[in-house]
Amino acid sequence: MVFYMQFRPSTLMILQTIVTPMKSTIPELGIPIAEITDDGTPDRPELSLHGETLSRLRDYVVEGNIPDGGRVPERQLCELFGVSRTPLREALKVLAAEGLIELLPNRGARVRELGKRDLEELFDVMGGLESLAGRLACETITDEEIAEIERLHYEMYGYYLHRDMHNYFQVNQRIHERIVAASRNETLRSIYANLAGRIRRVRYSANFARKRQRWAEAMREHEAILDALRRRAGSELSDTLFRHLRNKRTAAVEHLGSAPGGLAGEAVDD
Amino acid sequence: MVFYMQFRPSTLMILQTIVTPMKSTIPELGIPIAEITDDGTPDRPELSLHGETLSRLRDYVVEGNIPDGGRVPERQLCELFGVSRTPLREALKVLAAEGLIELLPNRGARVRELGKRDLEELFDVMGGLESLAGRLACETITDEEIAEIERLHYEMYGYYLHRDMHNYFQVNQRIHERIVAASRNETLRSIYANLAGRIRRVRYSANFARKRQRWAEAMREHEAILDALRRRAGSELSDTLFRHLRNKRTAAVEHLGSAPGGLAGEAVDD
DNA sequence: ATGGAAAAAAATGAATGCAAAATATGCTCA
DNA sequence: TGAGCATATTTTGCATTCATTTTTTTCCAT
Repeated sequence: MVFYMQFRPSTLMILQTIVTPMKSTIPELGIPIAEITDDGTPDRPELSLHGETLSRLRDYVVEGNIPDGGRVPERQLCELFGVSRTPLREALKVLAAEGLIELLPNRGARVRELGKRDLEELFDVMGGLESLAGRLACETITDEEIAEIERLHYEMYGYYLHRDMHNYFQVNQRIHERIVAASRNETLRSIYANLAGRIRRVRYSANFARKRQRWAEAMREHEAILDALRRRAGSELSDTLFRHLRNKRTAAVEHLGSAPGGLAGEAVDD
Repeated sequence: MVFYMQFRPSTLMILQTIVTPMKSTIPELGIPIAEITDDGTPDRPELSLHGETLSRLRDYVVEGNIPDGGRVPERQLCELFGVSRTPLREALKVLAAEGLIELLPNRGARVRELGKRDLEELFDVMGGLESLAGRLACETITDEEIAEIERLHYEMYGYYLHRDMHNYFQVNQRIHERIVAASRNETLRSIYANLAGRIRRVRYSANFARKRQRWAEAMREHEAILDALRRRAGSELSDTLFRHLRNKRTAAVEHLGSAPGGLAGEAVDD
């Protein structure tokens, strides 16, 4: 049970100057002021069914539980998540807006299939965003953050030497995330995350190992990235990052070049 | 009324090799095969109520029909658009995902208010995207497209000389759009459009005119952009574009620097 | 059997219904 | 009069219902 405090507008005016962001029910104040629950715990926002369903469904799709281009079974998912169709359908519309699935008129939704061209576009945009992130990061990044990225870099180098693809990619991804985070731009970060999600469905590192040359090249590029970052050379870093991603794109897209529209699903690792 | 053709899977196999993308109801084939409507017109997809409502509502918000930070009146909008709450609510969720509005738990939605920091972030990301667009454009842009941008450039220059702010901005925007379009990257374009929409709510060009210096500077930057584009110098163009947007950001954000969280609504032009 | 059509079943899209939460209004008592 | 409380009213979130549309099944005539 929940107890509320009530005030008149006049009282409110005064309270607003005293009380900071808490909770209440006063309408004029868009933001709540004060609320106490009987058990003493500060009331948890408790994600709405819609929000909950949305992230669960997003994960479900991103993690590849539905085959590429496969239909999204509305009814089944309702049961799986234990919600009615309303919140689920809302989530579907959002996911469609995010570009993860596509809506077929009168025929539900299906997981969006990424063709070669789609991947190229996605890689390019991600490259652009990372490139931007690097440039921005140079403006405000702290020595500690650089040190952390350096640490990851050497960790990754270790995996490279040991030909440990799996961990290499793991750390590699973490480095890129760090750079994006260092840009201190939430907007950028959320767009980046969205694109990363779309791509994550496609495992693109398979038989990367065979192209030893490309791998060595990637390592060298990472050296250059780290170097530019250390010197906080914004434009240079931006350029290096973009080229790095461009090469990554070429390697990735080339690898699954077989299928014209869709993708041959022979990939293995992440 | 609509007539369908029906086939067995066996027949379908054969048809698939003959008939190209048309319409039908065969399930195995995700894509329709053949459909004829009685009036002869090829069946129009006819945007769903959801899609229709979504774009109408998006426009409604972007065009500023609801004050900054104002609540989105669900009930009223249902009447305005003549739809039930279901499609409208779906649209709300999508718009929230797009970052145009925000959802308050148990309290509906309100138009997202852009603070100084939000604007900075948006400008930076748009700058990054344009910068990327420029770089990509250099790879495939045709002489005709460059010529068109040149034309716009000189048209804009004319408005600059005549101190015609309104048209200047109009054409200016068109130039940037052209560059984005020339990147031939739909993903990029749609993200760019989304960000542009968020910003469009804020008229940021007011009293730009007073800063004659900045205006002249902007013109010079545009010269440099055009120059790099002509030479198809990707990296250079990328850099120039970013710096241009960065300056634009500074000018724009500075101008409405008064309000700390929200924005003083003294802007005038677009 | 097999092509084709009608009939049945399932799904989708959207409106309505309903309980919980928020907001507004009225009332009481110093 | 107005602070504080209790009661209406509205709004919100979600489930349910309903009319279509799509998909599957059944059936009939070759």
